[in-house]
Amino acid sequence: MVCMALTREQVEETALGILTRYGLGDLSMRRLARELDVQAGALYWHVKSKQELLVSVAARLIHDLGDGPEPHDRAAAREAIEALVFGLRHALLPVPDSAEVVQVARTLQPTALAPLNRLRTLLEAAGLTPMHAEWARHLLLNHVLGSVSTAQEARRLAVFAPGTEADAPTKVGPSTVGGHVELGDDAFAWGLAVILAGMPAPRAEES
Amino acid sequence: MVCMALTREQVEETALGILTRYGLGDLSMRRLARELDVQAGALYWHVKSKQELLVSVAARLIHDLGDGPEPHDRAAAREAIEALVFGLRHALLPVPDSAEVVQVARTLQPTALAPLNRLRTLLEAAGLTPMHAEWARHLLLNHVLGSVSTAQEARRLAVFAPGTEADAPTKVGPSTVGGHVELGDDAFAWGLAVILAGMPAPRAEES
DNA sequence: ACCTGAACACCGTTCAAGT
DNA sequence: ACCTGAACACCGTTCAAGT
Repeated sequence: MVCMALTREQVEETALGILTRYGLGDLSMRRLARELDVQAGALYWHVKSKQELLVSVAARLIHDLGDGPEPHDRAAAREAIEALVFGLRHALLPVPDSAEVVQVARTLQPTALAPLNRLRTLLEAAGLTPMHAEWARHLLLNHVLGSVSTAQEARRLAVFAPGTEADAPTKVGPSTVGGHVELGDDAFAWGLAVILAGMPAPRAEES
Repeated sequence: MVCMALTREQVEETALGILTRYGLGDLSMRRLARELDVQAGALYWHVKSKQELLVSVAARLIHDLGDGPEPHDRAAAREAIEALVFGLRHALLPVPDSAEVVQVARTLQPTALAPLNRLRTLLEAAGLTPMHAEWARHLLLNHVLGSVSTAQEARRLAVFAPGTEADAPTKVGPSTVGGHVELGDDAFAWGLAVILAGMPAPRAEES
């Protein structure tokens, strides 16, 4: 097993590992090569560029979302939408900088992230026009990704400047980290509810 | 005037100039120094780090927003909110990567961007609790910044891969650039309306 | 087919030394 | 006070040459 050739899967998995443990700042091609006991140039046999690799990493991050059955009525569609959005958040939260990675992948290759496309299908199933479904999809994704990256930034600051919280353990209200108010699950769920409540709910059921 | 000492204002302004003309990818300290006819190290007398400089650039981008009179009733507050949000989008749209720069600045030093803080004040004036105002602020900012960065990415792809649109000049519906559907002012205004419509509108007027 | 070694053209940041 | 020159420790990417 010592001399087995490197595979693209190994490259992607190790990249995801570095991202998970150390964040995007430490995910360089050279660092990745070192982790794989290989010269940096060798990676370019398996991967076209770092950007292309990041798209694959993003796809791995959310790969197991979105493969549910098609909903039959609008209520089921709404539930599937909520489940997918919460699932996205849940998948991204533990991986540092994952929101940025998904952002990059989404702009670089919008077709590569299947679960994000399924979101549009679900929104249409919920009764939105194709155009509104696409707009709503962006609205929801910006909410998820923004919320995740805010939460992760708060965590990063908490690591680099600890003790800010421990100084006032009696405080019960929304806690702050380095000037940020904590934006947790409550804030996310509230925002999602606002978006869903404000969305047009057409009368005609044509299915 | 040939030997006038460099000022921090010049550094910030030139940085903003490079960002506006060439984007964040070309805004390096070395490139900035070259533009100012100076060695790269010289910049660090005027600026603590590149990150600190980016915060100042972000502040310049949206500096002239948000200095309006305090609204007296909730209707006026809603209007001021809409004006501020549209103003933000309008200020950021023409400057490449400006949404990313504001994102970085917001997470690095959330107090430095005055207009973004005024948004919370306005939301409270519109009748939201302090907590809901803060959550709504993030919701709105994620919408603005997400919308701007999507629009700018579409523009970037249009520059690097032109002709995609010219091939089908007869198409009238939402145009696409490199797999993206164009998300313009309509999509932005729709999303804003959805958020505002879904926001809790408390009954009690205590002002 | 798969990888090495070395190069190319860059980065952000620091710091003694100059003026 | 303000800047140079040079270094330090990095980047992503390419490519002849090896096996």
